[in-house]
Amino acid sequence: MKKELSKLYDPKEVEDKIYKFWMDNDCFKAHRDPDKKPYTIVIPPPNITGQLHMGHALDETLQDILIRWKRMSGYAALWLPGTDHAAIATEAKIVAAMAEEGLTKEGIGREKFMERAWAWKAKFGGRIVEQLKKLGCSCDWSRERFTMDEGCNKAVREVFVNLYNKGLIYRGERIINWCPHCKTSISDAEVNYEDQAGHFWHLRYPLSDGSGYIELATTRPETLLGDTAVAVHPDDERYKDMIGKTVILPLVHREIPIVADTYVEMDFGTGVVKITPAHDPNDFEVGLRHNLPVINVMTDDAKIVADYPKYAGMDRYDARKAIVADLEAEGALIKVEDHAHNVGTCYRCGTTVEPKVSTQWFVKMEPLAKPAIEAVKTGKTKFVPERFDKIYYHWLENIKDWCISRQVWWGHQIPAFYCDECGEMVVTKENGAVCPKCGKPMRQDEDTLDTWFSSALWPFSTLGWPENTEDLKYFYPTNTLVTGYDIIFFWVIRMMFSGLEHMGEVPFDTVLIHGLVRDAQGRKMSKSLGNGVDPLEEIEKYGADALRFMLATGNAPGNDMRYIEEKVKASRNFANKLWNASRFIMMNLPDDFKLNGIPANLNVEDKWIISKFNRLAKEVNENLEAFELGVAVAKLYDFIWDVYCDWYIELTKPRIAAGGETAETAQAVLVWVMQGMLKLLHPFMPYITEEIWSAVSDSDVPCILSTFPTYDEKLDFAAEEAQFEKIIAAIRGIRNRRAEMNVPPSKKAALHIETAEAEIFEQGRLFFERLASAAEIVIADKVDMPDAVTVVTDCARIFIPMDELVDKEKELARLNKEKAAVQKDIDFSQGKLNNAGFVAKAPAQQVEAEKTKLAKAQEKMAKIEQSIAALMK
RNA sequence: GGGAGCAUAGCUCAGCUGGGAGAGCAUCUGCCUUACAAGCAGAGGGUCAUAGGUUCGAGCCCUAUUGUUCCCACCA
Repeated sequence: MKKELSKLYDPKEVEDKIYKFWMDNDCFKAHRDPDKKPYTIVIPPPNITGQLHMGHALDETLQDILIRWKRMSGYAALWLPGTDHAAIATEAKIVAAMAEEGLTKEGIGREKFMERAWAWKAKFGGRIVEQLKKLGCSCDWSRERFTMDEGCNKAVREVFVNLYNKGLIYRGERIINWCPHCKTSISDAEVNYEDQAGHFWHLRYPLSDGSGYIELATTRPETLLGDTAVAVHPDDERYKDMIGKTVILPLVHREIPIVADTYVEMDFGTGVVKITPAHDPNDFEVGLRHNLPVINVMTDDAKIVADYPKYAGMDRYDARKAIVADLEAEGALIKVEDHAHNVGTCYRCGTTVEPKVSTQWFVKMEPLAKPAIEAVKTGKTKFVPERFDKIYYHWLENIKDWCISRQVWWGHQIPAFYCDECGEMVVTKENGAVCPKCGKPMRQDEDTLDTWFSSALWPFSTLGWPENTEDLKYFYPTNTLVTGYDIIFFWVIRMMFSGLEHMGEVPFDTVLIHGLVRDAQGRKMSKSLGNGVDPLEEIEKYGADALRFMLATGNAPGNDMRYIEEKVKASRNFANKLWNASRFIMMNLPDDFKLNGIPANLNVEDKWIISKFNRLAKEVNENLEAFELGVAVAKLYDFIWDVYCDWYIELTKPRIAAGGETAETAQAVLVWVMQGMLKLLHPFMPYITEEIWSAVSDSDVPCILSTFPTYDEKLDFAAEEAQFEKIIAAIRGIRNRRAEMNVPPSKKAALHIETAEAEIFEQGRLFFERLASAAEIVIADKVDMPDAVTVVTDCARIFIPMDELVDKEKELARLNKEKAAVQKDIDFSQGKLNNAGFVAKAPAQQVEAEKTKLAKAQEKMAKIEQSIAALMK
């Protein structure tokens, strides 16, 4: 077991080797074991175009912690991985790459384009998977899926046809969000609104009867070309007489009516709104109510259509300038004001979206939303933290129909077929449909589906649905979905209603929401700011374990966190600490060492650490159960560093040096606790724990498949814990005194311990020598050394004769200071116990604890007073 | 306009069902003590944003206020 190990842990030497070991031994593979309970996480599939960023690193780390913990806790744990085809984003990249070759997608045609797209996928789709592996993700790669693979395509068509047949998918002409840059429709969720500085143009529309004009204001004068009415509020006294009259549209000189509609707010602007049904969602609604014609004035790339020769082909913003100039020339422009307004932009490319009337496919949302709301209300699925259910409800309760058709080629083509002969339409799962009326081959809809349409099916399509596979039966519903709060609308909601609709069950019982990883200044990491931190670079520098540990530490569910390199360094240092602890153990273990459980003849300090470890195991499980990963990881850090390394290892040194039985016991306990710590820490730091495990365990079972420690009543040694804490308190007191007096550890001094609990302090002899620089140790029930430095604890007075260092005045002052501090404690406890309300209403346990505290403080006070009296003599 | 989060040590953040405020980093002091200087032993540093309230007891629960961040929403 002995080997030479470097003083510094080198993740690079370990990580790839360990990952390969896990893969070679099939450690990630989930087996449907009827004797086990399933625990399933489906990965939020990263885009094939993407590179691993910090957001992924956080998301995957949390999932890997959970899945490793459950796997070690005896569950059939499946973490199902895969990637997303990211329709618009991927298509944009492919188009851009083709442009460099001077090609366009229209130029090469759909078939050739798809070939290129699949080639692209083959080339880059694997990149992100390799990056996930670097992080240490224990995904079941044998079950890896892709949102556009055959199975997913089957599921998509099944769902489309089902919903269509139920009337929940329909095709129709609506006003939708159009991105003139991506040249496709996008859904409401894909529009980002941002405040932009704009203008308010006040215009004059003359009444056709020559009786004057009506004044209105607009932020988009160029849409005037498509105005088909002017609206006022029905109750507005100013315009009551004008309702029903007509005005002459400036520039176009078309006659359009003045209509009354409650949509108009009397107090805003002039109380008059120009109505352009083709280019504004509200105007579209008004148009429907008043039967107004819809006049489209823009092309797919937001240029003015040919119907207006003067502006035809002009970009919408150029047209705005030209039209404003012409309005001014015609005397229709009254004034221009500055005006900040909210503009919708494409989430992908940032281009201002153009509301546009267009024939698209929609999912009827209301009937689907209801059960999804119900499922969270009844607790079938819960959000962690809970507050996110409000966002969920709000979105679903105000949901509009979901526009699912996209005018891109990379995606699931809509399974609708048209007959060019008779106009018949058929929606079917089958390819190559033939017209049921005229028997002619039909043409498939050119459009593809929103990426999120296939992602919505991910929790069951990946398990084999629509086939009723063994995996589906065993692993569905999944358990925990881990994602950022920014994805709730896009994905969580859609998985919820899809799972309920097609499987009849919620897709997961818990949604664990995390925040964003921001930069050190708290800014969002973004390409444009160039402030993104590359997780792979950080792994290269500090190791995957350090990065993971940092992401899990100090991060509460749902809260954003900052990426601060110092924090990763601290985690790296922690890994190194653990590494050196294991080095210490191995350097001191006999070659033929074999652990046979916990030895029988334990010292008080052995019971102390075992008992503390036992409680740690209990708490870590409780914290993980409650998704308090940050709390769990902090407790592990404290135990490993402070309890195990700083105390217990130091305590074993004199015992190992002494040899014999005490050394053997110490060695066994060292190894036993180390193994337990490695198991508890493994979900957070998988690589280093596995590496050390291979050295300190002679088990055939790797750490990843070992059993996660849980609370064991037999290992609860409360009495010994309390006893040993007394020794620790004494050692701390002595160290304190020496530090205050700047006595170096090399200068040893005698200790005279006055205590009524000699048997406890007897057990600490070795430790006082080693950890408190003691020369000789005298334990007695009475010590009289007025010239010594004194350390007082609640159960002992410790005298350190250091004549040349003792200054009676200082000593007295110090004791008086300490006296005051203890008096404060006594007052506090007495105050509490004298409070009738506290004694009557506080839990008995609490009152008891307070009494014990008071007694201890009083004992300590007595000892301090005794020492002061002796000094005063 | 509606909703939510955050405000705790110089900095970054924890604080689980209310029981005398914690960590890491930074600062100061002393140590190369044979696992680790990426370390060890100590120290200083907080009116838990403000004002009320509930309670025997509030960083935590309630109300209001201030600052700040975010989400949603059709004001032309």
